[in-house]
Amino acid sequence: MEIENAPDRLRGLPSWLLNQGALAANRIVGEGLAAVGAHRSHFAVLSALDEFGAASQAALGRRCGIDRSDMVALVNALSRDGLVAKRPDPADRRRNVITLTTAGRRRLRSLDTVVARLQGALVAPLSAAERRQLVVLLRRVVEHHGAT
Amino acid sequence: MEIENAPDRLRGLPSWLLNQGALAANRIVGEGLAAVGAHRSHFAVLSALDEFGAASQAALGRRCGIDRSDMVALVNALSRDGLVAKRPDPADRRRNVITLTTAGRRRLRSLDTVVARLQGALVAPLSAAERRQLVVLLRRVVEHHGAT
DNA sequence: ACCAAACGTTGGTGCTGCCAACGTTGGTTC
DNA sequence: GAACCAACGTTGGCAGCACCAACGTTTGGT
Repeated sequence: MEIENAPDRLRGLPSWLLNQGALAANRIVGEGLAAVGAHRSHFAVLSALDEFGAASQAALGRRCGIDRSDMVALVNALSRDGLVAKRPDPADRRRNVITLTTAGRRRLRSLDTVVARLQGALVAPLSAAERRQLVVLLRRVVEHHGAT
Repeated sequence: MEIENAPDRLRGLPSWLLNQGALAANRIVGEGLAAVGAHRSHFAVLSALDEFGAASQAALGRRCGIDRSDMVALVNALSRDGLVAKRPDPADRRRNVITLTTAGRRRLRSLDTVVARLQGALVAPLSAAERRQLVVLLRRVVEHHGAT
């Protein structure tokens, strides 16, 4: 937005700071990823597949914090781009097995560097130690509220 | 949502943690304020009025990070509830002068305790020192991206 | 006198997180 | 085997939020 002279009550409020921080983060990361034709959710799903291997759409959603109804279009888009393969699970015909393709793994490696650069822009005013500490504190809060 | 076993890439990403943290914060604070018939933006505007005195809608928006088009309905709601007085500025007839009423000041004091309790719930897993540090770090990041 | 800028207001847009419902399939219990 | 419940993918929709464009009005600067 462009905030000038915010009230002390807001400037000291964790919830307000988290909100404003998330706005800045989404703007920076969103635009940066859009510039290479990607999206934050793409990175999340590709990461989950890379770290845990093939999974159902529902499992992917649970890991990334994405609703399974939103996962449908997301997986379809990634599949259309050849970054992911989607086929019915022969062992459980309710599920789809989502697999990371070679192109998907290459794409993820490419996005890794992009994302790293964008994170740097986001936490630019912090030293390396401060960045680590911010991550630690945020992680404690986030995990306390439902994330494993 | 309810995240289980998030990928390491996400769990270490400031932007993702900010997002998830903001989600939890908005859920907690939003529900807590809704329970007393208030809203986050109400608290923001009342705070700005209390700390800086009467102001135009545009100035309020600039201080709270709220678009002036959204401020219209917001001020109207607060005015309807008698927490705020809205009258044309005789010195500059483009502006409205928004003033905090006595009821508004009382309401703000009431919301102060509610908000404080909700912040406690939000950063529950952190010690007092860690909470201060989180605020300091977040503030540096937020102010670096446009907030004063 | 003219022009640019700021104001309040209306209306609208896109994204996001979420919910409900459905038909299908799998597992559990009698 | 029958009956039941739970999970899956999918569709459609909803509410909140941040944001933008445009307008008529008013002000200040040149």
